[in-house]
Amino acid sequence: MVANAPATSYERIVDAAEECFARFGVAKTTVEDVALSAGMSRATLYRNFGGGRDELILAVFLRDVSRFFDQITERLTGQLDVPAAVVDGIVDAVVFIRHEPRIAGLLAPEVVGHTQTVVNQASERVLRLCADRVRPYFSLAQEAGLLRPGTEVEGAVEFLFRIIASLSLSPLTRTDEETRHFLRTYVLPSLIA
Amino acid sequence: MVANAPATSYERIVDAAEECFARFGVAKTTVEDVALSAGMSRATLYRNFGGGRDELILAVFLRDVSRFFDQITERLTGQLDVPAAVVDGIVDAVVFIRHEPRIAGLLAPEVVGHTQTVVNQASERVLRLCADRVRPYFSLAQEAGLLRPGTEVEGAVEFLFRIIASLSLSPLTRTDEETRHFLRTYVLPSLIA
DNA sequence: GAGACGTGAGGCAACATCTGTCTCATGTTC
DNA sequence: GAACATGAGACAGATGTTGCCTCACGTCTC
Repeated sequence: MVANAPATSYERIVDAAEECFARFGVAKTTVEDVALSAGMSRATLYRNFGGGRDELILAVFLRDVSRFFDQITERLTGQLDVPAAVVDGIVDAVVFIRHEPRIAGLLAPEVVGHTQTVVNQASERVLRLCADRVRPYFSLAQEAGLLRPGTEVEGAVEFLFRIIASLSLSPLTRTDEETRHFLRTYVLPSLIA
Repeated sequence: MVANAPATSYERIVDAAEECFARFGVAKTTVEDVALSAGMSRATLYRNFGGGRDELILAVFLRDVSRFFDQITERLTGQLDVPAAVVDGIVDAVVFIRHEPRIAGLLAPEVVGHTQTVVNQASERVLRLCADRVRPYFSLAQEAGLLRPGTEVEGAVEFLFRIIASLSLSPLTRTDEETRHFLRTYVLPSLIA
């Protein structure tokens, strides 16, 4: 990602970390676990993967987010109704997070304690990734005059990120339709012209 | 089991420990995890359950062994052919252990490191439990003159325990029939008249 | 109310584990 | 041989865990 190492080693390490997080949970996974699972020594892991444990957590998180964008991009291709696309995207994100306990674990503070800090401390990087993925579509909609004047990708992404995180972790379990109504009523007006 | 506490608390704690071992693995389970899972504080767990962590591991292990005896007792009821019953019992035990990774984890040294010591240090207690469960049937067979003179429950159980542990952990994967042949040829003669 | 009781919170010292970084010996690959 | 990647292992410092303790709080019974 950041030219951290040859792609092969890097991928292997992130795969191993993902596997360990799924098996032991983030809180119980040690760097040694990941190294063993990647078939290398701890020393080699640190050499090939600067940043250590926190970076490991973040890398898995970011890759999962990236996967979500691959998925949603495919699903929303051809959707010309921008408000509908936004609503669908948010609902999909919530469903995605709910179905991937790994991500939920990385977002929920009470579950893993310290870990929330890791993702929070790097929230700029998370947002940057999201903004980069959203930007092309955002620009198109903007040029078509579909967005409220003054909105920018970074701000819009942060806004949506907070909504999504809140909806994912909130104990208020609504039906998808109720969520959509909530989104159309309270979220869309800030974004759509 | 050893009048450690009122049965309700004791059971609840052992249940919680079993659940944690299944979820995190023995090595990654802390006393706090077990306490939380049992819905009590760590202090209360220690009060209701003398012996601490090691005793917790052992209790889960012993209860699993006990469950196996319940199962095998039911399965072998009415089996009058003693050699066949012994062979069936051993094969069942091996299958049982292979299907309950919890037990295998408690026996295999390389998997859990320290834990093996726990079960090993208390091997007399494990053997005593097994001997107590086997004794009635052993006595019947002995009175019927079916056993080799000089054999005793404790020794026989230890012998079988070692065979079972070895078969369970050994990388030599045989078919059940090959195992049976091995048992009939090399194990039964020491026990049966 | 007074006392007995079980509990959770939290302190505590001893110990174990984990992290991140080192160095060194041993292969591999040119 | 030289450059390189790797594993083993040492290391200090941080963090977590264990087993025990005391204390305050609530809930019973008398």
